[in-house]
Amino acid sequence: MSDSALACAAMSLRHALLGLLTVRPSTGYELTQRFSGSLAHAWYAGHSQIYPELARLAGDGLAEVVGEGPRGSRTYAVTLAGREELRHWVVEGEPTRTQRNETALRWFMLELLEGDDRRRAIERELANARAELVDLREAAERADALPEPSPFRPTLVLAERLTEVMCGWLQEQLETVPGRSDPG
Amino acid sequence: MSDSALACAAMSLRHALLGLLTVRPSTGYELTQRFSGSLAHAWYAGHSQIYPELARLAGDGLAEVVGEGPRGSRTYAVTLAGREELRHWVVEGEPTRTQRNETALRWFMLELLEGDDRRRAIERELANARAELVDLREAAERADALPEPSPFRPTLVLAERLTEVMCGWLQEQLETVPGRSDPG
DNA sequence: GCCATCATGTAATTAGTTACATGATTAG
DNA sequence: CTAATCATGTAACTAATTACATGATGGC
Repeated sequence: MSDSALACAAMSLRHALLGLLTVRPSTGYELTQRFSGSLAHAWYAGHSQIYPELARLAGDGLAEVVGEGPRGSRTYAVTLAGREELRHWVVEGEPTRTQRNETALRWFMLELLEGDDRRRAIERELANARAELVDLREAAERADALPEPSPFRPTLVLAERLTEVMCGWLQEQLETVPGRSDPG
Repeated sequence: MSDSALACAAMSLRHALLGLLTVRPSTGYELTQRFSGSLAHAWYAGHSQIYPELARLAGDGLAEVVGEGPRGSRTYAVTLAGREELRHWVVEGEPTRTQRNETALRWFMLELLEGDDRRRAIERELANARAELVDLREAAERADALPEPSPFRPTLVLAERLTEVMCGWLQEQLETVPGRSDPG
């Protein structure tokens, strides 16, 4: 028996990769881009983390190289064992649910500011959140224009709703700051 | 000139600690508990990370020991420099906004499942989210019963609203699974 | 006296970031 | 021919987790 089944720690990067590869076989380069796209709100990883993990995934028999492309690129696909590992993680795996969200942390700290600092900081966060909302809506449009819809389409809806709530909350927070009617 | 001002990387743990100490001076032990409480949705840290960072904070003049208690406990408070550092981080600091949220990742992967697996996984997530909502409401009640309100009270409202939206979304997801009328 | 909790640390490991390094292909 | 992008990797460092380790205090 291999010890791969014993690995019970979080290993979210591993499962994020298995998930992306389940949607469609990809090269490391493509995966890097996909981590910066739809998955960015859930988990981020850069290429220097992705390539070694792909190699480990292949070593553990959870993924395999299914083709080689133009610039020495290798396309990986998830194996049956990989699919089973992912399934097991989603339905059985006990979640650690540890969160690290710098934006949320900032919003906590917003409450410690007063006056002008507070107003400016909230305005900045609100601008960010609104830009985020625009991005999400564009992503949704792009997703709907695609010939075959992404399985992750519903999570875009969720992200949109959450961001709307955040914008509303920030707007309310802004209204609690004593007004400064004439800037400059 | 010291190089402390140059440290421009994220260092969110540092600023989370400065924030908590701004609310009230605390021991490392108390901070550990507070990270598992209100701040858990934004940033988590265990004691083995907190104690060394407190020492570094004191070394950099951003916090200081203001009292010693019964069991060799030391109470830290934020210094003026620490307050300024936190203010700077919130209003000026350019955010990395990297997120790592295992729950969100799981919800992405939910979309890759079908049938019974999918239904069970969504039910589990929904139960978790509802329990979370109950926790948040209890925390809100406790916060309101306090003699002086926590500055972080508004962020509890936000967390509650977000969790409500999540529960609604999971409920919708559950309804997309073809029904299985008789279990067992 | 014993157990729970308070209270603080360090060591070993794993995860994640930043910087370095290289080379192929394609569009202009 | 040259710049952008495709494509992959490694090295050095910092952050975070898990496990180990110790001891004080207070309630029973």
